[in-house]
Amino acid sequence: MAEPLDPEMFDPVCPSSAMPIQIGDKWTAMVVICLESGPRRFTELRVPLRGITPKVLTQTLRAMERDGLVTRTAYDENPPRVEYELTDLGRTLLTLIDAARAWSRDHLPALLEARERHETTPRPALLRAGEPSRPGTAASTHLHRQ
Amino acid sequence: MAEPLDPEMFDPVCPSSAMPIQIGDKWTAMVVICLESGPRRFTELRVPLRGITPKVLTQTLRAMERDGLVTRTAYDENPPRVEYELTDLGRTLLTLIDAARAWSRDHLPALLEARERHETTPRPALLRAGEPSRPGTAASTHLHRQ
DNA sequence: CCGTATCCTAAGTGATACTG
DNA sequence: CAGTATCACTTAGGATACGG
Repeated sequence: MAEPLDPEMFDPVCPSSAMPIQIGDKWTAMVVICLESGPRRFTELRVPLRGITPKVLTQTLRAMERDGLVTRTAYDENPPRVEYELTDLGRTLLTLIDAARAWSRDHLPALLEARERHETTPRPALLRAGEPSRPGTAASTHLHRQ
Repeated sequence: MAEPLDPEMFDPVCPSSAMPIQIGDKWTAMVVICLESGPRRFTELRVPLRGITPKVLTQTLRAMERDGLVTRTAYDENPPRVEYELTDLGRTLLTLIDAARAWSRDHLPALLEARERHETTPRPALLRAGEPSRPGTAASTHLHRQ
């Protein structure tokens, strides 16, 4: 059918050769989207990220700052004011995130439908060799006999 | 500067409105890439995914099957043979993954450089109001005085 | 306002051994 | 070959309270 797979296809040190890890966590992509329209303050970011605790938001922003995705600017005022802004590097993530959102818009319904179909199906005949193969079902697991 | 952020910007139930979660885990994207060239057997997949344990590969494939991304076909032979193949839905992930890999190729070096610069910097003057602002450093945190 | 400090849970991942 | 069964471990994430 095809050649054998390359054993060194993926970098064992950095699997992000397949997907950049720094946007793989729960919040980073959403923070990038929130900063698309300009610099935002800490509390301002907490509004759309409903439920995020200050600790987790701080963690996320610190990691993004470390990776050169955002800058942090503290104004010496009272009460204090801090603004976060996308760097040029951080802004390059926007096209990638847009692509992901487009995928979700176009294909997530099909995925969720498949998931629901899978849950409602009692059992999809998982390699149980004594049973008939029931080729008419919508199960994603198939049995082939020689 | 900009309008206030929409508090309902993200779906609290499904944050994948920002990034589809099913490719956010460690292995799914790599499995999709491995299956791009055609159906593969369980052991065949373990080769490029160096270090993956059978338990984790099974978990990953079961979840992908549940979500309609792959099909599982068991042949009633001895020794047993099972093949996994991308569905049409799973194949749509390829363009998204390619975009992510292109981003990594183009921008990951800059990110890693920023990270290293951040580690070698002793301390980036974090809002410590008594100290001078040192505007010449490459730190991503800035201090502004009125 | 913008965080830190603790404590905690749940999930993802991994090592090892065993089975149809 | 293609898994399952345990056990252990790490970390992201969250709850709550407090501090400059």
